[in-house]
Amino acid sequence: MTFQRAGDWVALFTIDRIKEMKRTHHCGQLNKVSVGEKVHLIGWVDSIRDHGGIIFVDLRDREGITQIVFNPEDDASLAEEASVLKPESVIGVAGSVGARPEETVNRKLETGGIEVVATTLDVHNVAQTPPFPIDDEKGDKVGEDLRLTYRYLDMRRPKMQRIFRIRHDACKATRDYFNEEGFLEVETPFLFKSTPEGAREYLVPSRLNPGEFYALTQSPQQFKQMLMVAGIEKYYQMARCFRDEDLRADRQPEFTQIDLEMSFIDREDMYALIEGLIRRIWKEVLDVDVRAPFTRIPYVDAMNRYGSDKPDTRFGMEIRDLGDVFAKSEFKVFASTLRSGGGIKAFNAKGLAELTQGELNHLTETAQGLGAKGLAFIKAEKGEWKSPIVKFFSGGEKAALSERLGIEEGDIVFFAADEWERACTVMGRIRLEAAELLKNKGRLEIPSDRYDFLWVVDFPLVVYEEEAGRYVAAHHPFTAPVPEDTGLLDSDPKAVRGQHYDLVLNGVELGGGSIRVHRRELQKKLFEDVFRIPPDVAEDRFGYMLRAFGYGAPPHGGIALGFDRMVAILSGVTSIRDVIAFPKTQKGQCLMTDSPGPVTERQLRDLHIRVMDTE
RNA sequence: GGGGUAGUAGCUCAGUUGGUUAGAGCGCCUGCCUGUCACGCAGGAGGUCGCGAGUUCGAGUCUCGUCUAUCCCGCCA
Repeated sequence: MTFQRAGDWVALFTIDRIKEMKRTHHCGQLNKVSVGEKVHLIGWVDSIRDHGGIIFVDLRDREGITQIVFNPEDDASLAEEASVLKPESVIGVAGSVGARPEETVNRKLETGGIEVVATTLDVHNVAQTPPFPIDDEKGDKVGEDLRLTYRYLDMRRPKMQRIFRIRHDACKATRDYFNEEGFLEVETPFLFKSTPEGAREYLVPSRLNPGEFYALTQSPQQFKQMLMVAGIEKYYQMARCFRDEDLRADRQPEFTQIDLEMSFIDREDMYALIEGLIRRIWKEVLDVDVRAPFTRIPYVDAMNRYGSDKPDTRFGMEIRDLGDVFAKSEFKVFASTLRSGGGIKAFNAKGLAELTQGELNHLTETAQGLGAKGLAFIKAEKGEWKSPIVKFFSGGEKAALSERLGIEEGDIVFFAADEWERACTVMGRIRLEAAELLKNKGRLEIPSDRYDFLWVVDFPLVVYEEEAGRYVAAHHPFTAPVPEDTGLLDSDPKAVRGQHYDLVLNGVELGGGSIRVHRRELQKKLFEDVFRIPPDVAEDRFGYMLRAFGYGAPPHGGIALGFDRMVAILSGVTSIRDVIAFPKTQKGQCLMTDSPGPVTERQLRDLHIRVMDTE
């Protein structure tokens, strides 16, 4: 008896049974040509329409939806079985493809001209009622925490399926491109050692080395440079990177970069290579022809004109410098700013004069949040300028303003008077917020298929860090200086430009890279003389690199592109969580698996770790 | 670490100056229904108003704290 029951159980998995599971077509495939064919479909029950007699089931799989018909006149017991199906259950259906009567053709459906008249029904797995609708429109409104808890249900929605198709296509285009260009994909370790000058890292305790830790790589930077010394010449990798920093809509603790490094190249080679890659990806994923070469904007210009090192050039409203206009101004705020070496910046938010007091207050708070004292403005309304500051301006200043900013009825001009970088940054941020307001008011339209790629170049090699009282690398310490600036390294380090480049798309930093230092003496000088890293610390952290550079290091350079951000833009979504299968919340938790979680005392003991009481 | 927003039925939301039994749509359950495709019709179940204090005769509503999610600043060489 027991034996027999076990046999029944096994029967569920017999070869015959598995044969029945095989589909002959997918649910987006059948059309009028297939009429009369015997087919087998398998998928998820999308919806059931039970008319008391005839029953329609929409069957969904990755590729589409096909209507299945159960007619009690053909098979009463089969229709009875179908009538108790639950949405989201997995079923297999055999039947024949029938043309729908003309008046019942569904033009909203690819497969709307046909239906499958069922002859058998296999219920592979019955679904409980889902906690939220598996539906594009309704599903979009569901709280993200719930979607993430049941990510496997969320991902069944066609919108999500489309995104992961895009992600795959972009990845494939990338690999195809680099393979054709002669690159080798090489995997590099995730377990590295800590390099404290960068982002905060995830630490991994070493069981075999008590008290010591690995760090998960923030990027394969140092390994890929070693691959160049190793003679790989052209390396790429879809590289997972880990950073233990606070999260944002465009930042996850683990993320993917298109990472590459090449030997014997200069900046021009890199621009051409990446422009080719972008063109390839956009063509294959979206069938869009991206224009190349991309615009190049020096860092200083980007700051002056857009107030950002990742300018969004899809709309105008460029920032102007007004230092010369107000050089002899009676207006004390402007005059004193200029005297102390700061700048006066302004831009014209065209057509935004009608903004509400609340919106204006919000902009002011934003400016103050960035360290501005306030946000001066001039509204051009009803033929006059309304502004708390315009009374301080001379006739000549007003004329110059009007001319330089093109002030017309309905405009509002915002001002920043501050130390150069802050004045730029404040204007840059207000510019973006103003554009957002104009968009919401329907006064600014940016086509969704507009892609403004550009290179930001000529970054400073170093920036002065107040707290540490020393220069630190603007990008990373392996970036090569622009050759003609190298002489300034000792006398005026902040004037030295780095051979660094950032790729920017629609105001989003897609990635960045540089030509690297490949000479041991220069790298050593940067570590010790410019960044003032004590020699023993430099030896500890980078000794192996300096050693490697003593054995025939080729000139080389590379770049890394944020793949998640790229896919988000390709998909038209704003959060990279939407393009990562199993993303983490802002607190770094995975709601589906409930990680991170506690571990046993035994595990901790093995790792030589004791957890502190936190109060 | 800081600032903003949100949390009411399974889901999305409404809920007036603090006032009697907290509502709607969808979903779910039951019944009816043979050409629908977001099928339709009728009926029904379903709530610790995130959690904890406080003010009050009385709190979904006011106050404080806290938790969670999210957006932003700091941070992200």
